[in-house]
Amino acid sequence: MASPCIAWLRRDLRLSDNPALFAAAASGAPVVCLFVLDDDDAGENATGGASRWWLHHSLAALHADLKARGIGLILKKGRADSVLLALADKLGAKEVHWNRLYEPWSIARDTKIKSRLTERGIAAESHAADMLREPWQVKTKAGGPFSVFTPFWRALQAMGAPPPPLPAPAAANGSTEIESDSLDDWALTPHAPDWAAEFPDHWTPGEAGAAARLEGFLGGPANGYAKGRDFPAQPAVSRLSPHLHFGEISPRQIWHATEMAMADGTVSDTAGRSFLREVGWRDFNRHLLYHNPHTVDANFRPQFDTFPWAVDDAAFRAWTQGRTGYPFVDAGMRELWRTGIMHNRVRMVAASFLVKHLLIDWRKGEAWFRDTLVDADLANNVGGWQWTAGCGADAAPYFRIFNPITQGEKFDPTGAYTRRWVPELAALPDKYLFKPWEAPPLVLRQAGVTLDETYPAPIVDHAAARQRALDAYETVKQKQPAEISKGAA
DNA sequence: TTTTGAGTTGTTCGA
DNA sequence: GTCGAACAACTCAAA
Repeated sequence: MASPCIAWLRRDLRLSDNPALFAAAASGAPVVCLFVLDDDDAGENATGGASRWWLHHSLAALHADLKARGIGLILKKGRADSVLLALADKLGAKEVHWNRLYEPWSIARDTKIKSRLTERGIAAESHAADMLREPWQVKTKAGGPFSVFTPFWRALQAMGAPPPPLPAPAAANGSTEIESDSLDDWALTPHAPDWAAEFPDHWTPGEAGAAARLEGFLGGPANGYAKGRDFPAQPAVSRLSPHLHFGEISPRQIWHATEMAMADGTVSDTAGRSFLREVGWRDFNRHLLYHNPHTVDANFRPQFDTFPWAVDDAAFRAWTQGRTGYPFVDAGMRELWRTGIMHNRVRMVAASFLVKHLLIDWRKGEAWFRDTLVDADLANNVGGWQWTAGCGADAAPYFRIFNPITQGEKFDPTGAYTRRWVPELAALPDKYLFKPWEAPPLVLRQAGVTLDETYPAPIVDHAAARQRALDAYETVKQKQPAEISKGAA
């Protein structure tokens, strides 16, 4: 075939609004899509277990969608630079397109690859596809990056609507079958045990699944989003996050579809705005990480570098297994394990519990989430954990320690969510559902609950843990000024 | 340059 | 039960 054009797909597993694919198709040359399993490049940041399950199914869907348009998809394992160069050599490709990613390791890799391709006379072009606006486009009046969300979001909105989505490319002109790894050989899905057994009940990875999810959301639950999003038992949230992470849908598509639903009255202005604001947080977290790349694993606020984190493997294990004895926290952790996601409200409570009640380093929680969430996303995950721990940009104040009992009572008032994921407590009356240790023996017996046998007793006492956390945070509070004066003296 | 207003998501205590 | 205040300062962003 004639010299083809390579579209290197990474986390943009979609045909529509895909600038790299669109540009490759527009070149007039035959288009070949390439996906490289990048474990070798990503190192510490390699795709986590639950995300691999998603990736498998997303690639399968993408392969079928491309095939229907006569576009081939090549799967390769290895380092992206050598795979790309070898393929370009083999095919005689003169042009490579991809959509930008913003994790520090990804930027480093892509920059290197771009120069290696260019050296060889191959045109390499990167495109904007993963954000509403590029990280360097949203600027303060002084020209710098933001570190507070609200002014960031105001500035982004003031720039007007992001570019409208591109259509999917037309059918390609005869790309041939080219040797590819077999997706099944990558063994991205778990066996023995198959902890993802229930995932298909909850998810349909792929561009079509993403579009259906958005349409279903905007056509119904979106209108109750502003209030309903805090109640994990309500189907009030979009659940688009894993689709967004893998780029099966773009934030621009979401923006424009939401604006359209607001314009035709399907979705109220309040509801639509509050939903887009959350999409804005995704851009903000990328913006933060792009401008502060070291915060992947370093505290955004350096005075936390001396924070007295506890080492408590038993407590950490109990947290991961949903056996802390706090039913609302445990419900969230078990929802995570069974479905690959946790409702946002419960994420905050469960994360706060790890960091503040157990005093365990946010990085341990971040790593666990990264491995178990189907929507694991470095920027969002790090941003969220640092916010919770209080060491982040624009972080939660140190004295905000979520009460795992009252949060349950407030946001799961009927107990439907907690009973679903902690069924051994299902027969407990509402009054004791979130604090079974306070239930009279008779009530426990009637509900079939024996503490420390059928369900754990709380691993820490709330009031004592809260005080311990406040004391620990006290140690980093005044640090900064003291250090400065010490340094000056 | 200095000043001013503001900042995702909460809890507890005491009147 | 309900309500307001305290929790603590700090830093950002813009005027």
